[in-house]
Amino acid sequence: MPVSPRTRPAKAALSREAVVAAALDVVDEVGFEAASMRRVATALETGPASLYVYVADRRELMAAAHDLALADVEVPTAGDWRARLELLVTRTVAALAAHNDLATAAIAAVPLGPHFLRLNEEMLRLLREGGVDDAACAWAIDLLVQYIASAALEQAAWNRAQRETRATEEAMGADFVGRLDAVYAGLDPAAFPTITALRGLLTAGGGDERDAWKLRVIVDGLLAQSRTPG
Amino acid sequence: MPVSPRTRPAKAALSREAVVAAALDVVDEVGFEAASMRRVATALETGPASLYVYVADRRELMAAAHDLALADVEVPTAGDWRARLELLVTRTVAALAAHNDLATAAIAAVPLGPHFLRLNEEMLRLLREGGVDDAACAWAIDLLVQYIASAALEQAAWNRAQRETRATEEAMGADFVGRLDAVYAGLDPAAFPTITALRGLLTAGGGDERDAWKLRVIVDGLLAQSRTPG
DNA sequence: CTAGTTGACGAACGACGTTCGTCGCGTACG
DNA sequence: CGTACGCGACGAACGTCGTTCGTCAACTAG
Repeated sequence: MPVSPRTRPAKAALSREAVVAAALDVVDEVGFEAASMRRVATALETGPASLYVYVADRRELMAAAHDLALADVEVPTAGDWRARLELLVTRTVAALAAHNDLATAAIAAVPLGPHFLRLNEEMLRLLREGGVDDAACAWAIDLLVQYIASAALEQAAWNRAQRETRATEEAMGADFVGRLDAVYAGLDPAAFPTITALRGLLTAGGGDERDAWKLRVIVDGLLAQSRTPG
Repeated sequence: MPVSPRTRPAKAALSREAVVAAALDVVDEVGFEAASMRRVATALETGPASLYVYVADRRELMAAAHDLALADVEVPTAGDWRARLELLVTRTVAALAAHNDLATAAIAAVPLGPHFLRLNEEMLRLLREGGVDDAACAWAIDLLVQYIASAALEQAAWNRAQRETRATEEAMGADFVGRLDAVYAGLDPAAFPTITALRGLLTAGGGDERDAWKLRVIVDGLLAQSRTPG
């Protein structure tokens, strides 16, 4: 039977950038875990096997998407070193949290993409400018990277929860913070006196406020520790 | 044909504890990701469906295993509040890192098991004893939990890499830190001057040493930030 | 015009999480 | 003592996953 001889697809120029960009979009829509090779391929109107021409495996693809998400982070130019450092880190976290739980990729594999390294370079430069010991700088960057991933994930969870709450439940007590608070409320005050006492505070404040505070704590700690080496 | 009428298995009393303990063992052997329901079931000489009697899904099982791993962490009794806090956190990290990358479970879901809450309670108690503001305590615990998960994962990665290096490669340059250092070495010094300058330091020191330093930084920061609220 | 290389992709493999329905067993009740 | 019941074990299956292989179309070099 004569199947259309023009099954030739006139298939569009696939490329690594296109694949990685598609992956980023898919993560935005369905989250990191559900962003499968098949879904990314479908978004590109092709099959999963086609992706492997440009990418070794899923980890590499997600690592590339993670790095791409940081492409537009701008390095601050105003203020003293500390203000610039904190702003840079905050921007990095925001850039990641803007793409769902993409920061999960930073936990599965240590991020070493070019954009991430560019930000690392700048952070190290600012730390040195602030008079932090070289040795302390080297270890501090670890702490900052750790903070970035964790804060981005927390913020993403908060965003997602808020979105779902708005969509399905009308200010019910079953939202993200609400569920957490419910666990604390159900605890035996005799066994967990401190948690019970601080219950109201444990879930207080918005994600941004808490993250900013945590970052200040870390920088304060770096300054204190750097001055008393050993 | 007369199949043995004694196909009755005399199947052993399965239980939630047995299932969770088996999961912990499997994670030890093959890691978090590869610890599938099927493998846990096989370890118990049964099928995967049997597990769902005691556990809602894989997340719950892994959360339970995570909590079980912390059952034997002892609360320190000697020293001032700071020494006790740092020792408690270090012990928690060690308990998790002893079970491969089990700490991944703490990232997939906020840990709320009884043992974990017990440790949280004690950490909060110590922070308050140290004179940290109540509000700061509430946010500090977040930071500590974040640190615990990250440090445990890092230590697990380090342990695993060391094990594999010992096993397969005889002090080749291809081990964990070696690969990291290789990336830094391959960078353009003009584009990444600070990373290049600090290259030797970035991968220096053992995991324990670095983790202890990071924890000290956090506690220092808490003290500094707590005294200047807002 | 042909030979060779490259990329797209259908099909398949093995493993995954989870659900369903069945079936055997132990117990409690008549 | 018999019987009905409920619960736990689990074989089988569904849909999805990451990844590999082989094939075939299309472009490039000679």
